[in-house]
Amino acid sequence: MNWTDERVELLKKLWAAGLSASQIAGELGGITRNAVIGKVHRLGLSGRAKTVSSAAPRPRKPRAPSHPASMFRVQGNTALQPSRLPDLDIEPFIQPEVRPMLEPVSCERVTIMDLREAMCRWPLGDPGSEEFRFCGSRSNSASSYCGYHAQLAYQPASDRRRRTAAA
DNA sequence: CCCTGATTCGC
DNA sequence: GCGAATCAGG
Repeated sequence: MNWTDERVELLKKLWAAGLSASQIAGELGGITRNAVIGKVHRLGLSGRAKTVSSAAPRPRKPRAPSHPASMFRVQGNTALQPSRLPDLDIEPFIQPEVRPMLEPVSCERVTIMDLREAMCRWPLGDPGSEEFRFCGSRSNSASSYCGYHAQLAYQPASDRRRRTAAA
């Protein structure tokens, strides 16, 4: 592929329009983005207004709730307010399919009606099922989690996944 | 690792 | 002049 006047004009146009070098290369065809960038430099066109990608940032993927209890927040019911946690690595967190595996043997299960402010508010079981309850253990700290779930909540996500996968 | 543009340098 | 290889930055 050689740089005909026609192709150079199209290059100028697309570059000015803010297309990336790879996009222009795809548009022109039979050429790499390196060739485009090289040509742009030789033409003295480098440096330009904001690129398309920077002007229109990619749409962000919706994030999973950072906290299991946050999925069950109910306005007006303070017992269901998620506990405050330091902003640690508590990100993607517990997938629904592994959540039932987290249940400790000693956990007291309570319904929403019996959930109290001072209780651990860790969700147990599949939220859609009849068996769905909260851990009702008395929390041992301001985190409002029982020791077991506080431990899980404070684990780095990577460790947590390993543990839950093993369990 | 994906992408971006910038630069170098053998052809 | 050309563009692959490479680099640095996001």
